[in-house]
Amino acid sequence: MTISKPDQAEAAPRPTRRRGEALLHAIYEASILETAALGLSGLTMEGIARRAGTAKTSLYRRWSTPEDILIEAMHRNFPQEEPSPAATDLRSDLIAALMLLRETSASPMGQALFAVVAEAGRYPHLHKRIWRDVFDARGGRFTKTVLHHYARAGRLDPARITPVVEDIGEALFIKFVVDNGLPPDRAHIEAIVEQAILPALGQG
Amino acid sequence: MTISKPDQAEAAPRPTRRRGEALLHAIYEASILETAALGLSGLTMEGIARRAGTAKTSLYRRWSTPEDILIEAMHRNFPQEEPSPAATDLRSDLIAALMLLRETSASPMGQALFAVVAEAGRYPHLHKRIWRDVFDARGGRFTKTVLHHYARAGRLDPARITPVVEDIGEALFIKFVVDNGLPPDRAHIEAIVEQAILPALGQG
DNA sequence: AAGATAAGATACGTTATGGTTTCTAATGTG
DNA sequence: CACATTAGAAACCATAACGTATCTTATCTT
Repeated sequence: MTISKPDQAEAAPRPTRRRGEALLHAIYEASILETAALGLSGLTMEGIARRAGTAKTSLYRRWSTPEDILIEAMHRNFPQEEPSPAATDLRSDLIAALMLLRETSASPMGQALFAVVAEAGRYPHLHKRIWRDVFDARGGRFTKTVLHHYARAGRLDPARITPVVEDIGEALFIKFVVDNGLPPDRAHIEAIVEQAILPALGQG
Repeated sequence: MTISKPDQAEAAPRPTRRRGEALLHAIYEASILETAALGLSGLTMEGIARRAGTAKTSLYRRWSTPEDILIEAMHRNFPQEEPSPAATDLRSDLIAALMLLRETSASPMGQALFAVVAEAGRYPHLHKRIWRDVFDARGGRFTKTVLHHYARAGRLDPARITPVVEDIGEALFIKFVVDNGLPPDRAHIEAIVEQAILPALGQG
């Protein structure tokens, strides 16, 4: 759950001189790892360059701030996998959706996202950009997808799927991460589904 | 919802030379305002001294890191008001508890707390200290207090008050803040109580 | 009133980062 | 193969915070 610094003086194994896509990829990855490790406020051109094994010059040639790099990086790498509610019962599909969120949040991308959202209050313009360019553009839905799927199939009363109810799973997930510093295990996720989401849907 | 920098060159109205409690108070307040404005990673001795209108010397005389100041400040200023479930119905008492949380979270103290908790993942030792010295020592409970009160009074099945259920209100509250950058209004709080907490208690 | 205490101003050398500029040589193209 | 790109290295200056040391003087104590 923790991403360490690049450490040693030579962070770059110097594969050879990269260009185009290969270089971009390394830079994007570095920006995400840096954010996961140091947070939004710790994100600097120097840090990204160091971790990517490139020179600041190559960064400033394309972007003017570290945030610009991060936004592009997150836009490209955002996990698209939506939960596919194929199974037969609501309970398992909700659990599967939250387990998917669990995987996502454990990745460097997930940690970077968490850091950004957590600090975004102090960077209002970033908050907007993240929501517009990353969350809304790509997925960002987990239990929501499942709930609407079941509602469309007529197996759930659409009236009960309010904005609050849509958020219960993710909200309890996030609170757990904040409190404990790591994502909940399967048992806790099952408890969330059984003790909070299903009752709110009238499926106690 | 945003705390601005001390701005002008002269942040200190120079009331006169303060000592003891008066000085301490100013320093504690400054540390909380700095954290609310700049986050944990932006907290520096220089910043606190500047905002408190004092000299770094006076800070180093007592503490060795800005975090030490902040911990003490939060310990002292943590809002103790527990919700007092005097009323007759569970619904209004839960709403009152979350409205109290709303007030708390809007204060500089609340914002600082949010910033710290959000970034604490990257400062594991701080995370521990905050939880031990601030949260556990003082309150940190809102709907939890209400739920246990009703359980003791025999008006709620204790078996339903699981760790997950205890967290529902605060979790949805926090998620709202993260998503929108400001705390929920009364209508949304009512929705949280009616659509999420009460159903989980079997009081739909 | 005299002396002890400590607030506050100032300055200093160090370190880290920011952002820019200049130069080199590797890589891809025609 | 020759040339145009551009990645990467290095040096630069400015800023900001660190931690410490020195000195003055307001304020409290006795």
